[in-house]
Amino acid sequence: MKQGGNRPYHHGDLRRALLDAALQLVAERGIPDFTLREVARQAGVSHNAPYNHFADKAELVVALTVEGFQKLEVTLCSTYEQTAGTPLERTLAISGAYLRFALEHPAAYSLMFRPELRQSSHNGRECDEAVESAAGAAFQVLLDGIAASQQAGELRREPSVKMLALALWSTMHGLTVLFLDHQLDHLLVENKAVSSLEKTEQLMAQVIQVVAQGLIVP
Amino acid sequence: MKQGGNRPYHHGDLRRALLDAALQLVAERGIPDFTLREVARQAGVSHNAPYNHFADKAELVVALTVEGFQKLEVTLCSTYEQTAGTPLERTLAISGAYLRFALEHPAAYSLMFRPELRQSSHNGRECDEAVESAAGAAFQVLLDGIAASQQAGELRREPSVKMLALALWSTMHGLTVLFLDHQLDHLLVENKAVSSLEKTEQLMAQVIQVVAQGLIVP
DNA sequence: CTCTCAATATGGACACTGTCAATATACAAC
DNA sequence: GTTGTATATTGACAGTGTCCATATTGAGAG
Repeated sequence: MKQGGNRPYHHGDLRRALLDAALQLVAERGIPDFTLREVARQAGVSHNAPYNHFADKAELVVALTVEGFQKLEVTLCSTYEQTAGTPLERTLAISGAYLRFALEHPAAYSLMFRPELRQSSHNGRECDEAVESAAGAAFQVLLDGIAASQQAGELRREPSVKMLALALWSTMHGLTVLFLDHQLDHLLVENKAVSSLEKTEQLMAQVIQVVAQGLIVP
Repeated sequence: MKQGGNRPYHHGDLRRALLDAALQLVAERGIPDFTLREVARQAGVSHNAPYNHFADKAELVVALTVEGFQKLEVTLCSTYEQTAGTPLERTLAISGAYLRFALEHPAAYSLMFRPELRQSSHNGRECDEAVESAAGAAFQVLLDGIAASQQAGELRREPSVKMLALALWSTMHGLTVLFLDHQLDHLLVENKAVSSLEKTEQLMAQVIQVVAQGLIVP
């Protein structure tokens, strides 16, 4: 045992290093340059070393996806718990946290919703189930928030909890994807006095507000 | 001139054939198997023939993306024009048409929102502009519908037209992506008596309704 | 401490990809 | 018909994901 800790073998937690390197690679050079060999290079190992920790490139993506949803769930949970106010206010805070998470971890978020990168002949159904489970757990936080808001009489009861949550999640996800794909850049360039991030947060808040209050005139 | 028509050269409109083959390939075998060489194979030409019509694999994707947005615009426009009712009803009809378009052309829709597939060292800014222009034209249909609905007093005036349109578009896009990524399958399996497509349309309509009326209790 | 074994890492190989260069073909206009 | 140009083919190269055989390492048994 060298280098103070729990490094199990030659490299020391190579699996962790590969995951980090992959995420950083996507963040810095984009998905097309996200190559298993390049990941190995970044981690300072041979091009075949990753195969001792992942059966597949797809399996690495699965691991990153699961981790991403888990971190998202933690973020949403702690936001909900640490926010004061009515259930509705806390639920809307969750929405903000969701969007902020995506903007702060664009690489992870992109991978999380790129299912074609995790489909392969190697990994069976268990991988899909792991992803689905992690994603479901994150979604559950939103469901709980909405259910509580309904209970408190702040949200409509008519469409089911699931439906309300789906509408809100769709909006957040859609806004996020559109933003990450730079499809909304033209909405943000005007008024350069305000910082881009600040402007983005403003935009997000407004969109959430619209969905909360509805499009139709009251 | 052989084979009755306007086939200009050896193969006859190979460009068109490549675009069609690419779309069909994505539809049948998914994005990972969407390979320039395979596209050429499907079209019955050598692996380098495509380079006479596209500088790049990315440029082929750009062409497909532009075509996709143009078809989307046509669909939205004709839906708006052929729908009877108030401006709001026609605008909501647009939303339905948008989602139906995505479900009917999932391959095209997927490619349209995969910017990493069209970024390359070859294609300059002109490609981005072509995509942005085509996407903008489609978005404009939604903007117009919302503006008309505002004018008719059916929609709120407070957030700008752009903001309302963004909220609606985000919701539609998010719902679409979540659906295409099979992230919503668990919501559709229950009650197998109803067909999946029917169930999906129902779901879409409900989500649109939620966004229109708002989450908050009136 | 030595030995052994399984976990881990390496190097070489293969089929495949995107792309380039050189070459061959076929149409259109003169 | 000849020529020029747009189109298609062939061959090559670097890079990729993945398999195989091999080498190295660390931990526990004796």
